Amino acid sequence: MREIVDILKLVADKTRLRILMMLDKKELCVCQLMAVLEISQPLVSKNVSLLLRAGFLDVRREGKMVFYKVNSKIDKKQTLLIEMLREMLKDDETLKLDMESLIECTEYQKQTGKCGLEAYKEFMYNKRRGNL
Amino acid sequence: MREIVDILKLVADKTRLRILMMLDKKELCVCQLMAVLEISQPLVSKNVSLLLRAGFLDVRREGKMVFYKVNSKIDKKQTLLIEMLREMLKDDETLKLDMESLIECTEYQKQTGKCGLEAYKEFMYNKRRGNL
DNA sequence: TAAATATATTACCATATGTTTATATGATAA
DNA sequence: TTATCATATAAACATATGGTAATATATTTA
Repeated sequence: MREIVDILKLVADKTRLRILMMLDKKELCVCQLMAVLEISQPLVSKNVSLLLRAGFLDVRREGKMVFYKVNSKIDKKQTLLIEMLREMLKDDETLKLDMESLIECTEYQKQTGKCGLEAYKEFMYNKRRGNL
Repeated sequence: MREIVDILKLVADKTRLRILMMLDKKELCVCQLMAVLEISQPLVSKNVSLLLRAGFLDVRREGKMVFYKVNSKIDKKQTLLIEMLREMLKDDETLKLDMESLIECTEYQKQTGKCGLEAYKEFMYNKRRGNL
């Protein structure tokens, strides 16, 4: 019971749910999550750590960057939960916008080699000015 | 997204989860929930009200008593959630004990016509003394 | 080596949340 | 009607939690 309440609590938070759903679709590094969700780096790290400790995620280091994705070997209860969330959120507008931002953000990172929130803000600023 | 986070939050609490799962199996009044969960009456009322307002429950008044059960016409997302919870909790020890307490409690109510936490405490006390 | 970049951790704060105590409502019985 | 029982609501409190700011760690680059 305690275990189940804990994983429900973990998922019953907008920020973590967005992170989890993003990482369910694509492996991402912390800076990409910052950029897409427009939240601070410590907040991404904190929430990603919670999901990691609970067994939801896999980590992989690549140079300075750390990549996360949903663990393919999660246990049965976690699998049930994620499958339900996929179904519940399949038409969710916030997640759609997140995935769109991710595409823009990835594109910008490819072009400039820059990363993180500042780079993303810069990108959004330039976009609005038509300077790209 | 907000809506989904809200129903996840609702369910990510031990007390409410126990109530929801009990009411998924059987229609119960507030005093029975108090007795089985061994929690205060206002706490039952409050949590039941939250579940009710969210659309999870049906109410029925019978004299002084108010009976609740899981609504059979909940929407798709809520149905998905409840079905997942049934599966996740199908072997849960807390819920098993809750159902056992419910049987004892119901039996006692039938015999004595008494209700609520005090009646249940009395019942448990007598049981220990072998006075039944 | 020092500086810079990406991430993690810690300490802290404001708010949210679960629970209890006290009180109110609603229904029946005397 | 008054008294009693079952439930609901309100106020208050302690704790939990999400978020930020500051700092630490780890890796790469100059």
